[in-house]
Amino acid sequence: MTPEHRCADALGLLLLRDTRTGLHASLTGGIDGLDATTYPVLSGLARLGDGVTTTELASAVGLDRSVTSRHVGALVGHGLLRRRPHGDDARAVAVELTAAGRAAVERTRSRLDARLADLLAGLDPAEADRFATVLEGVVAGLRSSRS
Amino acid sequence: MTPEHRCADALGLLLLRDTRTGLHASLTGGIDGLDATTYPVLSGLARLGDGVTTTELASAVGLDRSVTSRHVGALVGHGLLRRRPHGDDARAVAVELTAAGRAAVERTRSRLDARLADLLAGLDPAEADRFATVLEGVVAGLRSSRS
DNA sequence: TATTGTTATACTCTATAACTATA
DNA sequence: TATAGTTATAGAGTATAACAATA
Repeated sequence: MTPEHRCADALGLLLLRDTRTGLHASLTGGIDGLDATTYPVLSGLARLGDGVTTTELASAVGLDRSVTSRHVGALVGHGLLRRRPHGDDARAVAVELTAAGRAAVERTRSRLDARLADLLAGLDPAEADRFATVLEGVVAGLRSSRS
Repeated sequence: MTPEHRCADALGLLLLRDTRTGLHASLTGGIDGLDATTYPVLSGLARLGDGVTTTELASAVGLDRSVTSRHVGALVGHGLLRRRPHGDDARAVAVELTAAGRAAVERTRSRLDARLADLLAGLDPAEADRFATVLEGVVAGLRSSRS
């Protein structure tokens, strides 16, 4: 079995519905207002940084603006995000993390980091670093050529 | 940035909705009867081997029996799968790939393999093998502790 | 009584369309 | 006229419930 074929099988399992819903559930469990649908929005905002617009956020998480707007609204309702007027454009909204939102990001992030650190525990630092680099490249490559 | 954190970010991107739908679309494009929802069922059957029951297949792809039954029906309608009476249990159905189904599996598989081979082209064989092994372990680890 | 497969129904999540306000 | 954001509607996909047949 070739390495690429073994990777293909592994990715197939990773992308199965129950794999991702289970992973999302384990990351967001017990955090009020966070679930498998709102988590990517919160996480995306943390990745982009405070002050981005709804449209920018939607593009980053791969959802339509309308859906993103609803998720943002839910997260605002739970006190994890905040909407502010946008300085440059009165039509736009600047979305920001609240303190609670930032804490929620930290909780989910450390949960996932802990899981992965455990799974990478058998590798020495150089190997782990190498793996991360290749994984980043593979993910970027799989994402880039999607039309 | 730690390796586990870099992996966490990469996995986050990989699990975004548009990443997987885009990948599935690129794999199944042009193959009649195959889409992002039926592909995992076909692929799962190829992984398990001919003759498994609907319930077994459902468990392998992480979907409810009812949904799996409908997808199997669609794939049968497109000539990619076949339902046969199960030898041991008259209640059960043995699901099998047709010749066309086998060809469809080969097409999608070789497409994904080619994508990955391209992305792993910079690695020497030992490195690629090592990456595949670690990836398999990470995916298995992320899946095992769900629930 | 429990289980397999299937079908009917309800629910979740997303996209499209329509609307208001601003550029 | 075009774009940002939001809300209303429709569509896609899944789970739950209910059924008939067999164990």
